[in-house]
Amino acid sequence: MKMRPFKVSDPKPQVEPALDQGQIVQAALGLLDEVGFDSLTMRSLAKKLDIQAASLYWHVRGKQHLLSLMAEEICAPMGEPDRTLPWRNQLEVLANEYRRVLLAHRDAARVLARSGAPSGPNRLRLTEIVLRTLLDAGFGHKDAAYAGFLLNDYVTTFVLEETQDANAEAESAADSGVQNWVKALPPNDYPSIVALADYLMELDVDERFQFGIEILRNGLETHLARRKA
Amino acid sequence: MKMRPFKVSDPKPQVEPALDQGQIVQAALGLLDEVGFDSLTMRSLAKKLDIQAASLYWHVRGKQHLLSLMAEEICAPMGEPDRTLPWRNQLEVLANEYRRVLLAHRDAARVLARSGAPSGPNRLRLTEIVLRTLLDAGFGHKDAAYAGFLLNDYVTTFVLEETQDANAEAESAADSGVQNWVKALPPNDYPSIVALADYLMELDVDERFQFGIEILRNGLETHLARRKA
DNA sequence: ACCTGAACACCGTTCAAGT
DNA sequence: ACCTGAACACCGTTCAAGT
Repeated sequence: MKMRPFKVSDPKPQVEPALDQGQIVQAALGLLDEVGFDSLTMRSLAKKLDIQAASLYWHVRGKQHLLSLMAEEICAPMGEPDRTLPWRNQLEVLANEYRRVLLAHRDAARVLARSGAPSGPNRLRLTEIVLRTLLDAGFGHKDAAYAGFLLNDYVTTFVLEETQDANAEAESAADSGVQNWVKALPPNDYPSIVALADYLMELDVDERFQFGIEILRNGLETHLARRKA
Repeated sequence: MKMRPFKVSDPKPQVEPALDQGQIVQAALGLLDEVGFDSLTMRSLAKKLDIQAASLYWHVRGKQHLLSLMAEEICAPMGEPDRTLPWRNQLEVLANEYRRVLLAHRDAARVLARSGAPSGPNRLRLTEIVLRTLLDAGFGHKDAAYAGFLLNDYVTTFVLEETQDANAEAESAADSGVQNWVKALPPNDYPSIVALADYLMELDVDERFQFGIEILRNGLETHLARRKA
């Protein structure tokens, strides 16, 4: 609870502002980790800062704007892959790094999903790297753009789903989750679902993530090969 | 839409209920198309039905439940692909059909995204068909399950993004959308983004959808070929 | 059995007013 | 320039009470 520093010798003895935008965003990320996306409200954030909710609107245009600032901060720790690696490996590293970054804060994927198109430097740098990697690999402009969407959407959706499942499991007391429920389906109507029940709830999320990456990587590879031929 | 049958000779001639669950869901879908997801509230739905908001809770457990009923109804028109087709084509038909169904109602993808795991017959049948197609194609149980997730997530995310972009464009007066803004970025920092600006806003959504499908199809194909070998 | 009135506990946002 | 008080226009949900 920061006291506002009062300098006696200050020539312009103004009180310096209690909070700036950066502090608000930091507090919002802290609150996000504590209470989750649904409980992150302007009012709860204000309370955490010992301030009135209306005061936030001096520093931030609105909740939408706050979310996009949070998205920027979330993406700050993104590291770049080694450019000397083959492009397939660069994409793999990139995807895993992005997922790691999204898992670093609770519900971060939901923040990203509602924060609009990237406009800040961190998120722009992230998309720049993806697109550059694809261009370097030899994709044409259109294909590189489309593939960029594809990769970005894959990771964000995956983490979104992965964390929402975790939330759902946490609130429903059922330990084994979907499994028993799926297995109770009429096997005559849904033979494939019942047969695959073991793999339809998330046993090994990491494995499933790598599977998707591999499919995308393979698909892009053959697409590239055909274009070049 | 089960009407409760009214027999004239009924010994207990009670007034029949003003609404049942089916009517509520139909009204909700109608309202969704009129006002969009954000304006679809329990209260606005009640007003449309000339009823108190509290009355809805007699027929429906809550908004969450209503959304899952809506999701079921949205997926009702899903058609099955011809099983004699090669599996790659079946998947292609399936993906396009699913997208068509999601585009048939305003913000349908958002409804699906917030309606929880499929539990009703329509959505279960949809996933059953996808999984069956993959199993028939020769994928193992685990791979089929993972590929099912991948395909489902691809379509829903694509339509979600596609419709949200359309919403954003509609409310901001900027006609050309992202383009001019992207092109104003410092080219030294983001050379690839600037170079690909033309393809980064949605010119031809259909084309981009087909691109993603092709990548996934190719990727699955080589994955299958390697497993078999 | 089905529906209403009225409330509870919240939201995001605005804006005149204070300092 | 920065922050507060108080309000506006909403939410989803509950529940005693009516018919």
